[in-house]
Amino acid sequence: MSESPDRTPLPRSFFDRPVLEVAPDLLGRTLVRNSPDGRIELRLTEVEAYAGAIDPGSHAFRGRTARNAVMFGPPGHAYVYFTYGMWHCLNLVCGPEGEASGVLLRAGEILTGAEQARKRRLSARYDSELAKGPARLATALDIARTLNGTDACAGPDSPLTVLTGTPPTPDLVRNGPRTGVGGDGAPHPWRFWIDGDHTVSPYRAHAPRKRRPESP
DNA sequence: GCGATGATGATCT
DNA sequence: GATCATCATCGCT
Repeated sequence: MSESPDRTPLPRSFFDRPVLEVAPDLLGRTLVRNSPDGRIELRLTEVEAYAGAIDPGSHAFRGRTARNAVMFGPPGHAYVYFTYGMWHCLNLVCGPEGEASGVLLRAGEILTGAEQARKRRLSARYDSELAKGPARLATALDIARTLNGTDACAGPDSPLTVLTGTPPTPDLVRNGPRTGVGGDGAPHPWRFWIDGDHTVSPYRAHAPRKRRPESP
């Protein structure tokens, strides 16, 4: 039996390239999540590149820590982190081992398994909102820190895999500043998305938190 | 449609 | 103790 070309898993060599090549190339690919609940497939529509130690916006900028250790490992593995006390975000490690680059998967269109995704995303009014935003994507796909370090190139039945999918024509790929990234990392136009796709999340500029007023 | 704000905890200084 | 690669809700111009 032969798989159709778009069902072929992306090999590790796909991720072992400069992150600014890999990130736009991930658009239109099929992210497969095999969870105990079942299988969910999603077409990636929005990503952001984080360029390791040279990138002030990257978790790896200040060197290796227990949290970001996976980013310093081999490409093709999942880096999952927990943030704002509530949410998970999913990245794929890119570039050669030690470079600590990665791509944040920010949004996508659920292709199969929408019923399970809806159960985890009760506030979503439309299916286009199921994975519109990095934490929403992680919630819809049942991504948690137990998946941190998972090899996404270990075959189509592993917990996480990326298939070849159907990339958009190059004229539909847009790029701009990264969402929620401030400081010296803000100017880099390293967010990539598919133009006109209704599952792409709205852009939000970095907003420094205001301190709570002092008690009287 | 938009801006402000609270939720909630791990991580790092 | 501040920050955080966010989200949902509320109130309004």
